[in-house]
Amino acid sequence: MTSFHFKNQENLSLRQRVMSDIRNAIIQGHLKPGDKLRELDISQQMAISRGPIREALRDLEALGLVVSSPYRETTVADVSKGEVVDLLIPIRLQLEIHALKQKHSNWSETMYQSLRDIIDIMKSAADNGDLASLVEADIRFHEIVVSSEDSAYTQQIWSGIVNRLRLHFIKNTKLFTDLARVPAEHEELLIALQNEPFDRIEKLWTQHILQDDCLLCFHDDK
Amino acid sequence: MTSFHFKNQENLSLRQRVMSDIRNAIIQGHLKPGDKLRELDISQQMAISRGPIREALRDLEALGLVVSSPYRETTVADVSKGEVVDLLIPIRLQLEIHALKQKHSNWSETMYQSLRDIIDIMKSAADNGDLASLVEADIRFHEIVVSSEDSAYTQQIWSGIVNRLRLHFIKNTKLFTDLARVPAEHEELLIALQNEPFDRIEKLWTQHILQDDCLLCFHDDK
DNA sequence: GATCGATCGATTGTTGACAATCTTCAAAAC
DNA sequence: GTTTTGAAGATTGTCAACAATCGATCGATC
Repeated sequence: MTSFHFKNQENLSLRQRVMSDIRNAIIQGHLKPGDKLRELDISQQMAISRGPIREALRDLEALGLVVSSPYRETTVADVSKGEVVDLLIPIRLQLEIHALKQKHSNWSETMYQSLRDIIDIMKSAADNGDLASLVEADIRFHEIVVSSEDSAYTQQIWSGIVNRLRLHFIKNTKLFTDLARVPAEHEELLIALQNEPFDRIEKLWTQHILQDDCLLCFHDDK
Repeated sequence: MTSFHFKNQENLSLRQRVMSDIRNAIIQGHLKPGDKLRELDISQQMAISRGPIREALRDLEALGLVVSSPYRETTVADVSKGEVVDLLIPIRLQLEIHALKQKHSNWSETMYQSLRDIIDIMKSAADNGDLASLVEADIRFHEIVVSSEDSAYTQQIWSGIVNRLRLHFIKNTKLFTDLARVPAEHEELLIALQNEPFDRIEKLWTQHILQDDCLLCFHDDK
């Protein structure tokens, strides 16, 4: 049985904190596909009422991390390899390319700076062999590219897909042998963003995602 | 047999009924983008407590039909034309093509029959000039193709996208001049499904969706 | 011995009261 | 005249009790 604990998130609602905690427990592999999530258990462990737990579970269901049927317990979701390769990765790519196209003409300096900061985080994570932080930074990098004021729905779909991808990648964490390649490759992407024409960026980006994502899902074959 | 409108919602949970009611109100245009949805108002209007209302609103938010921020009221979402053309339609196409590819080898006779039934409904709707039923049947046709046991998440994304497309199409309902074309075209698709090789199906399907969806979103230009 | 049905415990669904937070608007300070 | 402050009202967030439903268990019947 996994125990949940709050981090420094005093300003967030309980629902958001619960959702974040359970999501992390799933993504870090403490909860595995098929594990049962009972509202009463969780509420007692966290010493709060069932209301926010229910809502958090519904949020996780919308993200595709959890499945539930009426009057029956909800369980941690599972992801098939076919879905990852044929659906999640292509859609993710399409979402990011679309975001890049929309932003191409008017990138702000502050956004470049955010990306640079993340690359720095990647570098130190790679030096320390901290795979978790590296993955986190990788996702954050792409999240910034996708983020947009005018259509929150885009980012909503993107988040769900990336979470689902992570759910699949938990199964094989022994990979990523060359950690230093991650910051190096993202640095290339950033430079291209600043200097190259769009079609070149599109090509690089496509290569990057197909390589990055498929790296993991193709290795568990043998 | 398969009553396609399930009016009798007595067996569903309140949350599902509320969600369905609000969704219909949005999709039918009774609620317009920007309209406020207050929990207390709705709960009094429906004579139930706020709990199921809250959960229904969260479900609608996950579907992209509603937006909300903490401690502030939730409102009906809006969709930009750029998002429809560059994002929703391509992703929808990708989802359906993927589903077609997966099912291509083992379609069941009951599924063909379901599609035939829907085409019949389309025909009578077209004869009666019943645009609402026609659209409903159109969506149901494609929903059956996307439906799948093993990955509910696929259909979840698809539903959100299609709902969001409808949200945009509400603005211009004066189109669809030739209603009879809708059942005819779906009949062609069904025949292809039964007889043609996959790449031919893929081509026809792509044509169909781009035409069908863009029909509406390109006309409100001027 | 197998099958059907009632009962019980466990779990989710619903409710109304209470708490926390945001917005508004008017009065005070500068 | 403009800005700040701080109540008041409205709205969402949280809680604990109660209701509805499901699955398993145990007998009764054949």
